[in-house]
Amino acid sequence: MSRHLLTEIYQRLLDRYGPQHWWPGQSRFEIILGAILTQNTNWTNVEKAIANLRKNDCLSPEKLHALTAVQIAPLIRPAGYFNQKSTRLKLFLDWLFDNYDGEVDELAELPTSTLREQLLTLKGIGPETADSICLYAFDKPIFVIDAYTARVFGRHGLIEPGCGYSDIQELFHSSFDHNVQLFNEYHALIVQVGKQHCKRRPNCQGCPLEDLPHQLETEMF
DNA sequence: GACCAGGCACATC
DNA sequence: GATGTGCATGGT
Repeated sequence: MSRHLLTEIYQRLLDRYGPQHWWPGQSRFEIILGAILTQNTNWTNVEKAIANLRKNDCLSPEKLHALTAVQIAPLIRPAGYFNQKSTRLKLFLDWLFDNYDGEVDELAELPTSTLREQLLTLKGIGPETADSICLYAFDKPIFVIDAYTARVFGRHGLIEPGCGYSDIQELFHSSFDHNVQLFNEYHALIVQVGKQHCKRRPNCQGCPLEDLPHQLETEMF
C-alpha cells in the first residue's frame, strides 16, 4: 500500500474525529499501567482500576512495588483478568526495580529497539503492549498495531488476509519515516473509527473510509 | 442474556 | 506455524 493512500486515510480520520490527545494518563508510569490493564479490556474499566490505585495511593512505582500480586489484584478488579494482570504488573515492577532502580525515566534513555526487546522479555507484555509503552510513554517512533488496525484495514481490503503484526507495522514504518506525532495520532484515530464502524459486527453507515476500494483502484493508474 | 472490549501465554496439532 | 482456549469485569 502506498504512502499516498495511508496519508489519505489519515487525513480523512483526522478531519472526521479531530486530534485524540492520546495516551490518557498523567505520567509515564500511569501510561504503562494502563497499557497492561487495557489488554483485551474496555478503557472505561481500566479507568476504574486506575482510579482505585490512585485512591489507595498506589500510583507510584515505589508504592505498587511494595504490594504483592495478591494485594494488587482486588485494586484492579474492574479491569478484568485481575489475577493475570496483577501478576503482570508485579513482574514489570520487579524488573524495573531489579534493573533500573525503580526509575521509569531511566527506560527513556534506552535505544528504542533495546527498550522494546527488554519489554518483550517480560511475561505479560506482548507486541502491542510493548509498542504502546514505547510510543505513548516514551515517545519512541513505533507504530502500535491492535485488533482494530487489522480489522479496519482488513475490511477495506487494504491488507492481505494473512497479514501478521509485524507485516502491518512495517507498512506504517516504511511509509512515514518514524514520525512520533503522526504514529501517536494515527493509531488513536484507527481505534476511534474502529469503535464507530468496524466492530466485529460492522456498521459501515457513514464510515469515513467507505469508498476506499474505489480510491485504491484509481490510484493504480 | 448475549455480545464485546485498545492481548497474552500456553497447549495442541 | 497456525489454531484453540483460559483469563473476568462492566457497558450496551
